[in-house]
Amino acid sequence: MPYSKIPNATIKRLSLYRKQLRRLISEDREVVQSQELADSLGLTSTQIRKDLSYFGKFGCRKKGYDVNLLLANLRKIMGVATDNKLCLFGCGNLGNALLGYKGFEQRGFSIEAIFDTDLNKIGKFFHGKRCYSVNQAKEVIKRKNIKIAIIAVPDETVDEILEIIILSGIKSILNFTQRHLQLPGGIMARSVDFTDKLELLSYFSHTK
Amino acid sequence: MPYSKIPNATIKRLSLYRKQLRRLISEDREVVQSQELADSLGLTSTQIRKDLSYFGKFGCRKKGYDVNLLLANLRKIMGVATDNKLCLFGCGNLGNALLGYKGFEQRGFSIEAIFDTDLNKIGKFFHGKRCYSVNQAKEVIKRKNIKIAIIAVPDETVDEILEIIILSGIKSILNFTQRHLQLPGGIMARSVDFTDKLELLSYFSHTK
DNA sequence: CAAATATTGTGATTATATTCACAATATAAA
DNA sequence: TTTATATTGTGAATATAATCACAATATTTG
Repeated sequence: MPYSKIPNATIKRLSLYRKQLRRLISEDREVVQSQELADSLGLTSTQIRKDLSYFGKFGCRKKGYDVNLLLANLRKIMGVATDNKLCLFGCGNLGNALLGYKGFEQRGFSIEAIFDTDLNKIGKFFHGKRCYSVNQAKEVIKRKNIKIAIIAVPDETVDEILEIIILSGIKSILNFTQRHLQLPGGIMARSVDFTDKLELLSYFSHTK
Repeated sequence: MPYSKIPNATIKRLSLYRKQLRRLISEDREVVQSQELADSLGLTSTQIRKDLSYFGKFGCRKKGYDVNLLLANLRKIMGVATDNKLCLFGCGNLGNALLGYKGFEQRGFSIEAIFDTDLNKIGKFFHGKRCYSVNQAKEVIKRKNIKIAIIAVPDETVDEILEIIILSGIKSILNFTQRHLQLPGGIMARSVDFTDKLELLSYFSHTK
């Protein structure tokens, strides 16, 4: 069962499982069944068991899954290092909201550098972190060994920033602009766009 | 071809198409081919043509699609009113970033009311909008005829807020918390979670 | 006007993902 | 200890989505 044959849809769900398992642990739960996990995530129990089966056998028949053990296994499977370093491009409203977001640390991510083009921001501190010029990006990213970049700049400047990011050797990008990124091979990006979801909601409320 | 038989994956892409068409219009483009549209969105031309074919014939062989016409058709198909009214629950970092986000207006959405539980915030103005108590939510939402709610409160308070939202008659929810929402029938929610995407990026950079 | 061509639109095919149905089996009960 | 039972794990079946291959046809060219 090589990783490459694992359904993409399965991989996307793994972090959902981790999230729910963390919640259960915070409630001092020790064991959970696929059915309960499914209910709390809006999935089916079969789907969860099948997903897990691609990677091995983690449950105990008749009892369920040891919550801590399963989480540990998923962490190993996903290879999420505990020190995933991020850098942030763009220190506006959204950038600052991200800086204030506590979910990163909980999940083993931390924003280690922030960049902007605005001379009024460069050198200043945001949420305790110094803002660098984008011109320093390459050097800072290499020095701090950062692997993932977040783009939170205005749509218009995304091309320019993308070029800098790629030159810095970054291979993984989380994109908050509305633009679809044109990427060279070997670089992976995911986009976050909630207005798409709003339109979807609007569509369904209209057609139902 | 009843709407119910249209692939879900197709529907999710419709707003991508709209987004790209708006961009083309802003660049004074009149016509676009499925191939170009596909390239700019990272899809295939066949997929775009097939998607559109579920709703009718909008192109012109040999030329392509009239950008304005196609956008107008998609708008009709999706039933996106030009005055989709939103309300926002939670006036923290994230809530304020959303208030400052210009993409809403561009897409025909507008935040018409904001709510919080914090007495220090109630009555104050954020981005020019008065913050109401969540106790007033039902009344305000009914009066302003708001159809969609955004949840941007801390995870711990989501159950309480969800109850208020449902009692207010809201049927569509955009959820920014990490929690999966347990919803009664007839209510639809979409969740925005970028840490999931970070983990996915981390997974792929690790396994590749 | 006829031929060549580019592009759409779509039935058929293939690939991907989900669900079903049930064997395997650890645990609890008798 | 034996039997009953609940739950996992999984091959097979089904459903969903993407891609292929090409017919249809509007436009351009000769």
